[in-house]
Formats: sequence, structure tokens, C-alpha cells
Amino acid sequence: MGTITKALSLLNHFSASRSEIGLTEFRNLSGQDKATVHRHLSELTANGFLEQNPGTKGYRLGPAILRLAAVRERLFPARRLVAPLVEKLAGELGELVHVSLREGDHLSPLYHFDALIHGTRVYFDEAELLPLHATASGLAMLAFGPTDLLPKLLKTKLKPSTGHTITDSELLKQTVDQVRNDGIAFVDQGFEEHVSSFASPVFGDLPEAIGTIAVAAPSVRMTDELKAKIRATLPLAATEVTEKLGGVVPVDLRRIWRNAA
Amino acid sequence: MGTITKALSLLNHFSASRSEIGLTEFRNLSGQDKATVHRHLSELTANGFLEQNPGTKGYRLGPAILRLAAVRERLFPARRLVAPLVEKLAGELGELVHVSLREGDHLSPLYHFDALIHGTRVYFDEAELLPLHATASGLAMLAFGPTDLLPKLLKTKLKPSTGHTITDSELLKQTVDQVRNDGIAFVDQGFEEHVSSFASPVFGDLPEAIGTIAVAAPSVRMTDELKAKIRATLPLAATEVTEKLGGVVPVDLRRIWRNAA
DNA sequence: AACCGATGGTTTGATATTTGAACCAGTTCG
DNA sequence: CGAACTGGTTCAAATATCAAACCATCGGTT
Repeated sequence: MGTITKALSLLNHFSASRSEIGLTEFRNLSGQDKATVHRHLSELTANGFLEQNPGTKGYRLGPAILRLAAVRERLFPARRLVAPLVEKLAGELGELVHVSLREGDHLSPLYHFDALIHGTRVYFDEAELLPLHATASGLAMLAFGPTDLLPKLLKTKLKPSTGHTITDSELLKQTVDQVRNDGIAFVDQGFEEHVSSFASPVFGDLPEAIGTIAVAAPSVRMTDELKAKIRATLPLAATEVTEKLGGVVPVDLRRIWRNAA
Repeated sequence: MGTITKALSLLNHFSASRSEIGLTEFRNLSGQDKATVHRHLSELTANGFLEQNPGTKGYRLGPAILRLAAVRERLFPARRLVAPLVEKLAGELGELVHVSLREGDHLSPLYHFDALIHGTRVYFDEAELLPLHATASGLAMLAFGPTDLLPKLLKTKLKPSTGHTITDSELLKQTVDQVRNDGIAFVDQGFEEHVSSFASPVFGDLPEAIGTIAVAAPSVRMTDELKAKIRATLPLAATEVTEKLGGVVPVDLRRIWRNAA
């Protein structure tokens, strides 16, 4: 792992529930040497990617990130473009919908919305990277994303998130093949207990998925009726998101989706 | 310059007018070796801070930045908090107002708003880092920010942005002293030709400026009347922004502002 | 087709930086 | 006091960097 990757990985330890992290905590989370972590934190701070709370000495995400995010959204306003589509689908289904983009061998949440019409709801952390083998989104990405994604992933050990996570290489291959045939992925409690989700791929201008759109609901609410409704609407939403992002759905997948409808 | 700084500095070459940058262009902009730049770009891409356009091979800002920005805004919604104050002041004055936060030895734009009531207007690039010695915001930061900021800056060569930029150490020291007495900074065409601006510091919980609020207008519109109006309103706005961000204005500066009013 | 001048990307081996175990210093708590 | 935490710093050994040369590919020109 290169220096830059080590440093940037430190930033991934922030989450909705952990906004400020100290040196020792970073060392524990990253497993790196303390001196190294410290130099990395200093350098990230000097560049505005972190800022240090003068009182607690803890580190927080810094202003540089906001500045760069503003630039990206201005040039390629993906968040703004997909937001209405996500909200519309979430409203129709009454469940949590999220769009994520591939970030290396994970998926990075871009936008999510929950209609909040039910008492129980699925918790979704925008800061958390989604693993490819444990989530419906991940399976959709493995099936329709870059072809070297699955082989690379199979070289690593598949870490279970729950007792239901697929950790067997052969089973993962078969499941991905099935997703490729169906044009939609379904996972029950693979990432979080008691949560089921569906996902379909979203494309850029190449016939290679750049992200996914997914619906997640508590498993108890995932009835045959809701499943049918999701299967009927999700491919359409994926097509709309793809078009909003200036991409095209590959013809063979378009055919699969049409036949399913 | 450390590896991480070199890599992160690459990201600063993006701007509103330059959304996609190729390897050779990065090499020219950064002055670094091509092989090094390429390795850095690859590593940034692998971590989602950049993404590569498969067609042109150029690099763009990646999804990781959005993800982290969402986390930061959720934990410390500075942008959302200051936006209404910036817009209110911009409306009252009819000119461009911006709030920036310190990012190492520069200022990083956090939010800006232009009432757009005049035909000519000041161009403001959210992606661009503001130098401390050339802008009103910078002088306010030098006067009220960390005490080691000015000495450190004086050790480097002061690069002129226009013919009016202060590049003399002695003059800069005097000017900063004056800003410290006035509680407000004024610069005429120090950063952009034909643009004048005022700035006051904004504080966190320590008696040390963390950022600034500034008004910029075409020099021809900067009449005595407008100047008086800005001097009367900017300190109040700076106080409001400080309070929104959960900080306090140091008592001695509060006295200066009160006496001026 | 052959050529040119760009581009992105890779390799090599001497050189410089990063690394990590141990070390230092300040707090907090019994 | 001393133990157990913090955050932060030092100096041989591992790793990254640099410069220059190289390869492949693209789009236009002769």
C-alpha cells in the first residue's frame, strides 16, 4: 500500500457517528505505526483535508474537502441531477432509495432518501463505503461493472458483514452470473441484519456500470408484493438515472429489462 | 514537500474552467516528474479522489470527495449555517459577499453569493485558493489568525497577483498592523484588477480567526458611500457568522467594532 | 502508406524520503 | 508516587522518487 493510499484511508474512518478522531484512535483503526499516522495527519491538516480541534487535539474533516466538492458538483452535478429521481422512487415505494458510485473496490454513496412513512426504517450512513460482495448494489456492480472487478475481489478474503454474507468464491460467482441474467440484484441481510435490498446498475457513456441504484427495506416488510413493485420500477429508475448522468444502458441489458416488465 | 502534499496539491489544479486534466498537463502545472505524477494520479484514482475519463484519459475529481463533504457538512454544517447570512448581506449591499476558511497558508472559499443587481460583476472561483498577502480576507486573517502566520509568510517570496499586490515585507507588516487596529481590511486591486474588497475576521471558540467574511466590488463602484455602508455592516455580519459557527469574537476586537460604529 | 508530434504510460538504477521501534513529555487516576 | 493513558519526536533500514530513456497509440500531414 502506497503512502498516499495510507494517508487517504485515514479519512475513511470518519462516519456519522465518529466526527473527531485522535492520534491513538487513528492508530488503532488503521493499524499503522503511530509516527507514520502522525506525519500523515499533519500533512493532511496542512493541506486542509483535516483540521485539528485545538482543545481536544482531535482531528476533523477540513475545509479543502468542501471546496473540492463544490468544484465537482459544479462541473458534474451528479448529486443534484439524481436527487429528484431518488426522491420520486422513494416516494413511490415508501422505502429507502440510494444511488452509489464505484470508488475503487467499494461503492460510495452519492445520494439517498427515505420517504419515512414507516415506523421502522433502514439506517444509512453516507460516510460508509459499501463492500461489493455483501450488498445488492455491490452484486449489481460486479455483474455489470469493469470485468476485472470480480476476479480481483476473489483474490482477497471475503469478509462477512453478517451471518448471511456470501463468503464463498464459487457461490459469489454463481450469484453474480444470475444477477447478470436478471438485470437486478437481490440480497437478504447480506450487509445489515434484518435488511433486504434490490439494486440495478447505472451506466456512463461506456457499456460498463459506474454505479447503482438500490432500494432497501426491513426484511419483514419485503413482501412478495413489494418485491414485485420494486422489480417493476427499479430498472426504469436505473435507466432514468443513467440518462441524467449522460450515459446509455447497454442494449442487451435494456432487452433483459424490457422482457422482465 | 512530502509525498502526500504533492499528491493533494494535484487536486488544487482543478478549477471552474479546468474540469479535466491529463497527465502531461498535470506535469506542466505541478512541475513534478511525469512518472511520479502518474503514480500519484493512479493512487488518487484508486481511492476515489479522482476518476479517469475512459475516452480522453483525462482525470476528474472523484466521488470520494462528495462522500467526505457530505460527512463534514452533516457533522459541522458550516456552509448551510452561513449561507443565509451571506445572502442577506449580499442583498443589502448589492455586491458579492464570500466567507472563507483558513486552509494552511491560504484561504478556502466556503460559500459566496452575488446579488447580481449590477451589469458588471466580480468573478469568483470557488475552486481557487486565496493568497494571504494579496486579498482583504488574507490581511484580516494575518491580523487576527494564528500569530505565526505572518512570520512564516514573510520567510517566503510574496508573489504579486497584480501590479497593486503588496510584495514588500515591511509594508505588509504595517498594513497588517493597521488592519489589527481597524478590525477591518481593505484592499484595492491587490488580487484581481479593478476589484476592491473589504474583509473582517470570523472566529471559532479560540481567540484566533478561523476564517473571514468579505465584500468585493468593481473598484469603480466602490464609492465613499458604499465604503461607509460596508464598514457599518461587515463587523456585524462577521459577529453573526462567528456566532453561527459556535465561536466568540474576542473582547478587544468587539470593542474596536463597537467604537467604529 | 509512411511520417510527425503529440499524448498516456512504463522501466531502470542512483538518490532521497518514508518508515517504525523506541523514546520523550504531559495528564489523569488510584 | 507510579501506572496507564495521551500526543508527539528521533534515527538506521525499507521504500519512494527522480531523470532519462523507452513503448504504444492517436490524429493529422505529406
